[in-house]
Amino acid sequence: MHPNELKLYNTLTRQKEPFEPLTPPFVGMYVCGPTVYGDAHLGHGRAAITFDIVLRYLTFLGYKVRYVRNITDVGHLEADADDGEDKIAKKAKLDQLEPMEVAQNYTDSYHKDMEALNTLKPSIEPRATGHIPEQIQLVEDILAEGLAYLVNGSVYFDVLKYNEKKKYGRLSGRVVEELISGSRELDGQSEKRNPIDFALWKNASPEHLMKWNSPWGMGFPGWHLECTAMSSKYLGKQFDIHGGGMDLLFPHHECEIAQGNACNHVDPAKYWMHNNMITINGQKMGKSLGNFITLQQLFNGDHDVLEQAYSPMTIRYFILTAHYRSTLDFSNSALQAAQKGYKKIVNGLRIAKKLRFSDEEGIAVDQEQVDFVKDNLENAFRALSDDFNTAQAIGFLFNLLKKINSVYTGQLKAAVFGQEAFEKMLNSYVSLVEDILGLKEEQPDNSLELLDTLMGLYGQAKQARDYDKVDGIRASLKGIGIVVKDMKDKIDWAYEE
RNA sequence: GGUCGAGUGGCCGAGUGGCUAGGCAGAGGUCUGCAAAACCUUGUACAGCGGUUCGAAUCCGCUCUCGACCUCCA
Repeated sequence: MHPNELKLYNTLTRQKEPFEPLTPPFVGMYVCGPTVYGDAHLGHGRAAITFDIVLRYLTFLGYKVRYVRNITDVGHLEADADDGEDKIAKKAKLDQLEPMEVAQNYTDSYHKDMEALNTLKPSIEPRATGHIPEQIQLVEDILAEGLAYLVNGSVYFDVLKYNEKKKYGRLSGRVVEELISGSRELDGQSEKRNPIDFALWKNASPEHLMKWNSPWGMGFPGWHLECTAMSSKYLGKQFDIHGGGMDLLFPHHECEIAQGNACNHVDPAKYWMHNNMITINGQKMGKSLGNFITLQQLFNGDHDVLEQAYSPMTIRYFILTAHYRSTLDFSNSALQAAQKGYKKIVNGLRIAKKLRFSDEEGIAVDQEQVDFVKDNLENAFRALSDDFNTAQAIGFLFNLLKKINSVYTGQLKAAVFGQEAFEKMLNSYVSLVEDILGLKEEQPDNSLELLDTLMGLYGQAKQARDYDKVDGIRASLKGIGIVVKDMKDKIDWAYEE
């Protein structure tokens, strides 16, 4: 276990708390996954990357993490109660497709995008449609507790009754009375006893495509139920971390807490973590606003607001340069800056992997340099342990990178660090960048052998002072995105920024 | 309207009672056949007005501006 004590911000208590798993070294983490009726956008990327960092860092610290992220393939209810149509079914009709085919399509593309972003796969990725019996059982349990009621084949959670026993609204900081007075009830045709009650099971109309038989007739589960069903099935009635986007805080997560308490008599999760939104021109990027950019569009530059394509690793780096609880504003200039920063980090990765310590006569270890390495490494880990502050950690990483580059170009001798500190710096740099931040080299299809040959020719030409040839090779390499680096006593290449 | 949050230098973005964040862009320099890369130097930043304090960008109050949730949403 790493000496730094991990602290994380718990939305439930609104403060940073020391992380103490319920049953160490095991950690159960549930994160709300995508609703697969559309392409994944930048926001999905942020959520996945945020909790990918949590997973990676917890793993690095020695925890055994079971990471469950669901696929919502049932689709959620439409907003209006008079139109209880399932989104997946609606889209399917438009496309003249089988709902499960739509879900499969978007599940596949989601997986593709997540892989491109280098997020690790969840331990379990359950689907809502695969857990209908579990959800029905939950409804029965809540009914048996007397905290739900049946109307016309639909079952609703009785928030007021629940609130008598256990406060509803603890997570989102809402008060039931205010919720009721503040809720806009539509023309009184609701069958709910109270506007703030939410559906556990919805009666399906005949034309509704996705529906299942239940003790209450043909219908489909309410949209908060699947997470309760699947998290408790795979992680237990109470587990360590529940994650998701801030937009899910209310009502989704609030309802999960109510459902969990109603049937299991315990808060489902000890720590609730929420990543903030991505904004575009200062406004939230989201479905309802229609202003979102899909990950595929980012990767190939195919969108009006995009001046260019941005690679998956650029996106990942961009997301990591902000703290996960801050909003992050999208802009071309920000992405372009991220692209350069990423290249710098990843070129450093190559260098750190091949640099070797070499002692030199007459060069003493400089304690100041040794301390510099130690301090920056400690600070980087401290930042990560402080509620996963990747932005700050990256700052310290750049400080170390300067030293690594200096040694590499011969501007600084490795000997001043002493072998131990030097190798620790290199190893830790690689581990931080690759294992914890999950940043890796792109352009895997470059033929390295050809590159070596060309670099050999380049070196020869340079030695012969045949500068026309030198410039020629340099130009042709630039054509394939490779920049030649001439240094005092060697030559090398790097990916163009 | 209710609840919550945010305003940091040209841009992005950490931080948070006294100690250089960092990246990108700009300027100057070292190196170099020339470049590039790398490195070094370089920024009167913390929305406004009050208050607390030896000291505030950081705490408190007010004002302004912006956003999120309350409805599907990462």
